[in-house]
Amino acid sequence: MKTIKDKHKTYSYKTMKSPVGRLKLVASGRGLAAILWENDDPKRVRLAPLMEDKNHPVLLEAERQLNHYFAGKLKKFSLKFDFAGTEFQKQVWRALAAIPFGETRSYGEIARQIGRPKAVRAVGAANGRNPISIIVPCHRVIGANGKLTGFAGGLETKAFLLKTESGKKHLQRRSMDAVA
Amino acid sequence: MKTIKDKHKTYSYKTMKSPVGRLKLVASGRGLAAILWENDDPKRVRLAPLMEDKNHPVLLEAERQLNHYFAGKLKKFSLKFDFAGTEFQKQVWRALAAIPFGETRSYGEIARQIGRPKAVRAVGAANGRNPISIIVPCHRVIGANGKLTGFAGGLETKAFLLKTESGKKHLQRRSMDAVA
DNA sequence: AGTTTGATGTCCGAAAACGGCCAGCGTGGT
DNA sequence: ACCACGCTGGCCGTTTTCGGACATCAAACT
Repeated sequence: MKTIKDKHKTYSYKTMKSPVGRLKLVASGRGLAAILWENDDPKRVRLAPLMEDKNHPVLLEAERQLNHYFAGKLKKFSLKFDFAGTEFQKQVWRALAAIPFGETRSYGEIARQIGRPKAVRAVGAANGRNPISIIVPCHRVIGANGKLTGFAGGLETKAFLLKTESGKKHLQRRSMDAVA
Repeated sequence: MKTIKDKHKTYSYKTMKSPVGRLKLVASGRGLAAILWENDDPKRVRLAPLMEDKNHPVLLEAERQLNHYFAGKLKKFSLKFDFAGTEFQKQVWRALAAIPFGETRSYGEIARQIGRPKAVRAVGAANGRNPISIIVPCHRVIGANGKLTGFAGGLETKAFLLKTESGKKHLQRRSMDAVA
């Protein structure tokens, strides 16, 4: 079932600042390939060797949309993706991309949606390997009981994003509510 | 120690007839990458996806030299190789390429030559993974006791090639001498 | 003259471990 | 009765680990 085709491509990247720390955007000729957190686990996402390219059109466009998103002016991203993963993972990631701004889903719901109602933990794992943070909104997936349960960028960040999308203002030291 | 760098290339191939069956020649922009036997084990050699290209210059040149070789008019190939393998394997393969027409070496001799006198079986394994049959003459490597011991293209073929290079004529049904 | 043994790099398949889960119970407090 | 918890067991794709099997051969045994 493991079928990661080697695409024989080269990847470009650039970095940007954001309210959730410095982000590293990665793209190939086919589209956006990854958005990594500042201290992202290097083996969380499978990446070919990278070359910096601050003017890559896909990266510039992604940066633009992210800035709009963080400014609260954009609720739906519009970008081509270039997913590198197994068939299963891609199914999950596509399902993630379809969760609207401000809504959440449980891992079980995603599992049912892709037709594998019992592959719940596998969905969790695929979630953790989502290469395109924020834009492919893995932060909108939470436990069936409402707990946040995990996030590559840190649970604080997950809570921050969800609260932002909920429209609520951020209270200074209370963004960990649902975590503790 | 496993360090096969992904070169991110595309490969072209073409086929040709020969006295030892139909051969499949494979090349990248950097040089000849493989010569496969008619019924070669697909997992013997590591290959990226291929595209047919009957006019690839490297392939045409390789075909020309092979024809000369089989016609007995060429004893030393002159081609650029594009080896895909581990460092160890490449060392072995380069050592193979240096064995002159008509001579043989034992697995142990090769092992010593690359500075790992005890890696004898490893040399055998690397031999079996030699991607460029015939031109990188793995058929010139035989057991220390003179037995042929193994060949991806079949022991018959190994015997045939060696006998051809020895200058002896082929007797009709006696090409398996040293094998039995 | 056979047989055994140990060293070596790589690959392959099998098996186990590992999670960003979750429903089903049982428990204990009100 | 009811609810809030927490434990348990099963679920599933991916990753990791591990044990052999090899295109061997010299040396030390029986």
